[in-house]
Amino acid sequence: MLTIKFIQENPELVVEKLKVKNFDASEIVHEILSLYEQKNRAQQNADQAKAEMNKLSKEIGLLFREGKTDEANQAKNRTSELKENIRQLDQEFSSIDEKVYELLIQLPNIPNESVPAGKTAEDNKVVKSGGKNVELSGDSLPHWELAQKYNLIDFELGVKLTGAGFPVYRGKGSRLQRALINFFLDEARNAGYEEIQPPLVVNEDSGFGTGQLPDKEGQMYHVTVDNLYLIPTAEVPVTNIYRDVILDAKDLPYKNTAYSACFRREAGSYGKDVRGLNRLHQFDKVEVVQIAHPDKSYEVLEEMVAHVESLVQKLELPYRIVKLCGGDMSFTSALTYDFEVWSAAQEKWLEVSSVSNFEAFQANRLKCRFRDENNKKPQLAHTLNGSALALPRIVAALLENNQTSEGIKIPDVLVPYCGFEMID
RNA sequence: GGUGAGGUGGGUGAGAGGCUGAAACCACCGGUUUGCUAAACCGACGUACGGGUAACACUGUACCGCGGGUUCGAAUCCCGCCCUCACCGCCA
Repeated sequence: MLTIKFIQENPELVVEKLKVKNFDASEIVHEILSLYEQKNRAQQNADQAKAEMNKLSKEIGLLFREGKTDEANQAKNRTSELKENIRQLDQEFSSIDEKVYELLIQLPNIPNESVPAGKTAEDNKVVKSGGKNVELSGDSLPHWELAQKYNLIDFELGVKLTGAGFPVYRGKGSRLQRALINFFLDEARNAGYEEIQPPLVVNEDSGFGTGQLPDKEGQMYHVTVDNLYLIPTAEVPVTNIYRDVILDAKDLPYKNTAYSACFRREAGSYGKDVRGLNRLHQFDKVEVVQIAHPDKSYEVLEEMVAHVESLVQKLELPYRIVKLCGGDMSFTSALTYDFEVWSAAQEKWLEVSSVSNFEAFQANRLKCRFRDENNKKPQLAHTLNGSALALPRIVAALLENNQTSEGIKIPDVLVPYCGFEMID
């Protein structure tokens, strides 16, 4: 969430910027500011009353110690009214405080100035394209048919074992998955990311820290007996490493990478692009996360984009980088680049990565701060993350784009990881 | 699943109704000393939200796992919850 200080100092800016996200904030901002003033006044009143009470209590203690029991008891009589007063003032304060909070969490992050206005994915801006075009012959197959033909993925079996959206990879399909995971992790490590193996299940605090809770609760699998959630992305456990910490500025940026299975209920998205690997309830992903100094976070974002780009290049996939428009961005993001690869048989662009700078928005919830020599007070760090990369759609594109009459050709970089050159 | 112990500042750990936002030690930071390093010594050393300031200073309140209660006054007493650790049982 945005900090109240920022809103207080830049109310018009907030309203103006959120228009880019098609969010009308004018009323909420107005209300927040007026409640904030009330809150401060209420706090002053309550604090003053408490100060009086504290003073009086100290005096009573002194009187008792000096043996002046009568005077002490007399003073005691004056406390009940004060006490009641404090109760009321406290209640007033916390009810206003709560209201401010309720409003604050409704405000999305303000977009970076370079974010284009727009409503839907149609308005996103392609900032870069790369990779060579793929020419397929007339009898080319979509990846779900290739997967079946070469016995790589058994979707039906997944349905038997679990349900739709939980495919079973087998044989070379399974090995290809493992190869990709190792390749992505090695690449990340070479780019300076520390590898993490996080828990795949997190508690409520963590879900809240990265913003999945409370609003997007329905997107996660919830283990109700223990009140834990299956992670929808490694971002959740990895970023929460930095929850409630004060870092040293000289240690920034922190760079972590993690492979994890990701679990998403995808409630409400049935029937839309769910064929084959396009949308799953469980999939594999390697994530990269950075905790950066606010002055450096956009450099870091570019670095992360470059890293992801190098991956799709090495996999020899046709790709494009898209800067999301305000309407297509997530609630928490200030700037997001999506990576899409061309899936030649489906003749579709598939999103395989989303790289975002959340600035201080997520850090504010997480209470992820740092301290430098110049400032006594800790300040909020910037958090960033990106997929590097999500596997299923990469697999889909690899299968479709590399199909030949002899079989499916594995890209050179993956051959050492796979241990085979062709799927046939 | 059973039994027991315990949650205090960055860490160890004292405190058992008022003089405790919290001893002591360690770590970190600043300084003195030193050819350099180390040691020694001195000093500073939590967070949040207010007030205050150009900014500091200064100052009020809250915070000893979380939430209630008792009391003029709670880290300390009472109740509920959460979590951690140890041992036993089961198990990868």
